[in-house]
Amino acid sequence: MKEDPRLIATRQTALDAAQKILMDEGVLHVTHGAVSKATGISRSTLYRHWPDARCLRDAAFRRIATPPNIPPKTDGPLRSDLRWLLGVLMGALNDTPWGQIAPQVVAAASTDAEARLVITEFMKDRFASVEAVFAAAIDRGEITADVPVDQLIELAVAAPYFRKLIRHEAMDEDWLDRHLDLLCSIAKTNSGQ
Amino acid sequence: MKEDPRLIATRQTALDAAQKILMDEGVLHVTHGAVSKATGISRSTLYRHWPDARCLRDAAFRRIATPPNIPPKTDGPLRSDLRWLLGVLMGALNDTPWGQIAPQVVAAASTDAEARLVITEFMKDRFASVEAVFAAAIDRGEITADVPVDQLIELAVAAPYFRKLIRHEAMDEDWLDRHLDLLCSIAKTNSGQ
DNA sequence: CTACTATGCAACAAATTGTTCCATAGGAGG
DNA sequence: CCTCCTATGGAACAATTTGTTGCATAGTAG
Repeated sequence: MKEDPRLIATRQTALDAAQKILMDEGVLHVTHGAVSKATGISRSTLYRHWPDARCLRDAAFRRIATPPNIPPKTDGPLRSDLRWLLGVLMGALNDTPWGQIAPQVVAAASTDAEARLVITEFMKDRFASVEAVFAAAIDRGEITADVPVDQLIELAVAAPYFRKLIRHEAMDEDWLDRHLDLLCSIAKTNSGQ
Repeated sequence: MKEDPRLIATRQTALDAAQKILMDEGVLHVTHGAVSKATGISRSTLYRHWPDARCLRDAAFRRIATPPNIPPKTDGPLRSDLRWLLGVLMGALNDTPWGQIAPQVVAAASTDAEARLVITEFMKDRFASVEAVFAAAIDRGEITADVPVDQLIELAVAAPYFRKLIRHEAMDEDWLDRHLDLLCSIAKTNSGQ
């Protein structure tokens, strides 16, 4: 028993439009009326799918707020592994809908417990990935165990978010290289000194 | 010719309430109606002061979005100067209305050019302060001129914002100490080698 | 061809947003 | 204390937005 293709079609076109509005004009402007005007879908149909404004906004958020899933790579060397993780993150922040929506998710998280949960869960996963990379480097003997891994992770990840969310400056390969240089120099310096 | 005290009084109580709503429930809920209900000030009076919702929200934002002005301290040593700057920033993020509102400012900046201007101007000032601290350290010969100052500044400032905006974890003196340890170790390591 | 169901449309109710007018109360200056 | 000026409160109002309902139509599954 498959789903009626009309349901699928309207959901898709409606959320496409909602997503665009959310990115271009902010959550304030995501309403049944706006989506209806943008898509031609009648308001009543939209209300059938999402009973109120809150539902519609949540759906639009969920559509694109799903963070990029970064497959791990821990075969070394450290710099290469880190570059892989941070490169994907950088690319996502720079060029995907997820990156565009990130500021609004941050704001939502400050007043909405559910949104905050989503974001912290995600960060936990992200940190775990970076931690695995460092653990592998320690296993290989590339760095020693007394490196302040937690802080390094924080710095590694904080920088890209900071540039995107607060400085609004794009990141490129060159920036990533310098960032990695610094991170690795810290890791080596504090390693088994 | 002084201003009518009634004007001042209503502006103050109204914006106090607007600020509270903005922090607790988000920009979406800052409306003339909500402020009226919260303060007892009649809607018509509020409309006289702020002709539409946009004005009211902007006013509420400006009220608290004015970032902390951090008096510079460049008399060394480097770690002490940095601690002063970052300590004030950390305190502001932790405990002031400005810190509570920061996420919403970030979101506003992503769709509103004016808000973005405010935030980038502020960051420019902030960076200049930290830069002055490093310049003074170089002058004193504490570190040498080939330290990657720009990156250090970015890391120094990015971490507190990241913790506040994205991780939603409080910072304490202990955290700040570890953060400074790492920053100074980088500065020294890359200095004059 | 026959049920079934999602859509569009129009009419509607309700809440919100913004405007206007007037009486009143509070402040400034003599 | 008296007078002028102005800000406020309140009510009535229009306009817009938000949410609801009923029905005809068109697309879907069997």
